[in-house]
Amino acid sequence: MSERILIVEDEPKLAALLADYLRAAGYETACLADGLAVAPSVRAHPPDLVLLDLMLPGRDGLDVCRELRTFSQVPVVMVTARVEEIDRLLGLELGADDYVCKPFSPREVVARVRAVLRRAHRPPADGVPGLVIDDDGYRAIYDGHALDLTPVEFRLLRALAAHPGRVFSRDQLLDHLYPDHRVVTDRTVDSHVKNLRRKLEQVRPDRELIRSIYGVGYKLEE
Amino acid sequence: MSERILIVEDEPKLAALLADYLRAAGYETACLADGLAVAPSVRAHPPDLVLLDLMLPGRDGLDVCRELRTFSQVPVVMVTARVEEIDRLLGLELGADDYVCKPFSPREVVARVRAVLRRAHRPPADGVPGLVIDDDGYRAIYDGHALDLTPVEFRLLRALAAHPGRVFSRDQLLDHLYPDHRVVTDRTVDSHVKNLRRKLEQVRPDRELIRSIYGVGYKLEE
DNA sequence: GCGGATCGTGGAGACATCGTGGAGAAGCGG
DNA sequence: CCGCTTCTCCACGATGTCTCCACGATCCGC
Repeated sequence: MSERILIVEDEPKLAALLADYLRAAGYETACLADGLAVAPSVRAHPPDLVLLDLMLPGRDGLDVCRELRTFSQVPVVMVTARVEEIDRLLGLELGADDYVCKPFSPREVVARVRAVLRRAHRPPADGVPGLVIDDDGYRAIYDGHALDLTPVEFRLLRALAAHPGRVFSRDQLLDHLYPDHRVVTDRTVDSHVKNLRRKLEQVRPDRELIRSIYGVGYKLEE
Repeated sequence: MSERILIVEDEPKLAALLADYLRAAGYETACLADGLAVAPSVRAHPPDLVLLDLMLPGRDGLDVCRELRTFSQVPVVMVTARVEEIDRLLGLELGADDYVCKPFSPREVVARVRAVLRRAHRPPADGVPGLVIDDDGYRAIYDGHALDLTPVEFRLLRALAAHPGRVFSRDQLLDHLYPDHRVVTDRTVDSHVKNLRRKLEQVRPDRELIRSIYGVGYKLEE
């Protein structure tokens, strides 16, 4: 039985294009052009995933997403016009599962959808392959090797590893790094990422565990 | 026989959602919406785990957790509104076993519950090789040699040995050292660690039993 | 492509934490 | 009250860590 994707997009051509590709990938699709209709539709006929344009007539995609989250845990992939907007999204902490920014290739969208659904199906007890975070002991083990991390590096890795694949803005990461909410340049995060990366690649030079998302932040590769 | 989870959550929809997922994962569930009712309920019918919302009408989740701890060792998973609060909670050392922050996916909650229960089942009977703590006699034996410890040193070693590998902050250790919660500088802990280390290395000069975790605290090597 | 923004990196100085010896206070038994 | 042990704190140096800067590389939107 195939999965249903609800496409919320006000531009008909784009909606049709996405629907085509998604159907070709084996999904069932439904389309909505109006933000107001999303919540009722999801209630009445819950899809397996919602592909949500940020710019909608009448109703902002952000509101829609928030409303969905009040009653549903359905995975949401946001579609935004520009990279810069992702920043704003992250700050608002709205609970989307992934983001795609225009201009995108339909194949890219399909790939994201597939990835999010895979993540949603599999129990999230997974974590990152080869990475063990020993919270009590303030230790991290990567491919069997104990990492010699500073406190900040440990907290950074722990924060990222708590939600593999999820992008964290620098500000979000700073919140995790400092319980006392001290004021620090967000470029400081870059420095710690640099040092952390160095220690990680001592263990596995071939793998890029921490990925930068341009204009957004960092995430841990799943 | 399945395990019972007590859900304490004042929002009915959320409680129902969590109950659904937990039942789907094979647990029995019970729900309470009121913080005041928790302790009596746990006394009357002890669950295997309590899922506790931090924000409760009438009674703070923190108080509830503290009250539970006065008479029960039941595992507690706290649910908090925001990421930032988790750090605060961690500092407060209130005795919860894990934390989940909103917005969370029910799947994530199930994963945490599973992890905490797994941890709770596994007997914590591990110890430190060569180290015996004679609780009644206020004595410690290390590699066959009786250690001549002062009372504070003994309590320090006992606290660390209760959870080998786990890092204790200086404040946490001070709580263990003084039942009367007197006010003492953190650095005092350092002094006692210094003296304790000296006595330990008289027995085994080659081994570094007490390890400092920079910026965090001390732990006993496993 | 071009300009502007963002990011990776090395390194230096500021900063925090830790180990230590020892001084004085506090307990405690005689 | 005395002598002893123990505790707490202080001060200093040693060590470890953080933060930021500056430069070049990279990426993005036009």
